[in-house]
Amino acid sequence: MSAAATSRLGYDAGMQYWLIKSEPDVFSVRDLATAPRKTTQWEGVRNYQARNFLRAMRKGDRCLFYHSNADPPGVAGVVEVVREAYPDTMAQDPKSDYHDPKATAENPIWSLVDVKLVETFAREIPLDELRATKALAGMELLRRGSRLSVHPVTAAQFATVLRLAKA
DNA sequence: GCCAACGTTGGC
DNA sequence: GCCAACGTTGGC
Repeated sequence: MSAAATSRLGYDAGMQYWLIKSEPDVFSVRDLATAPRKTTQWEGVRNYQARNFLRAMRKGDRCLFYHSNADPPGVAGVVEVVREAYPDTMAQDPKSDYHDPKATAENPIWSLVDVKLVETFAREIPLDELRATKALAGMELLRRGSRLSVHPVTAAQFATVLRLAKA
């Protein structure tokens, strides 16, 4: 595909790709579709490695939206980063489920980004199918014991998942 | 609900 | 710095 063609589809060279997990019982792609401006704060990440990936996200990056703890678990859609990392102040709220007593206004510790829905897949791609797809063999999601709720995917892996979604 | 794998905490 | 205990994640 030419650069102009990919740009028309909203994809640019240098764009980074990620996978982010959410339990659909807590927040699903459907919830995002009905949110104002189809945009949400991706709050509640409380793992340092995942947080560092959040901080590495740039505006325009695309993320696979993965439904974890679901039946079946799988990739449900694509979102776009519309605001880069800023402090997750829920960590400072003792009443929040995401409270972290170590977080303060001076040192918020945790970050979040804003993401906007790009597309909901007509067909969710179940974990089984991802595992059965040779081109995805190196995916972090599929690594034994992997639990990282935010992590990078390669452009090739991202394209493969989109292709499965359209199949 | 079970439990393997993992991250974090804190005593030493 | 080690590591046991504990809490969490997430597939099944």
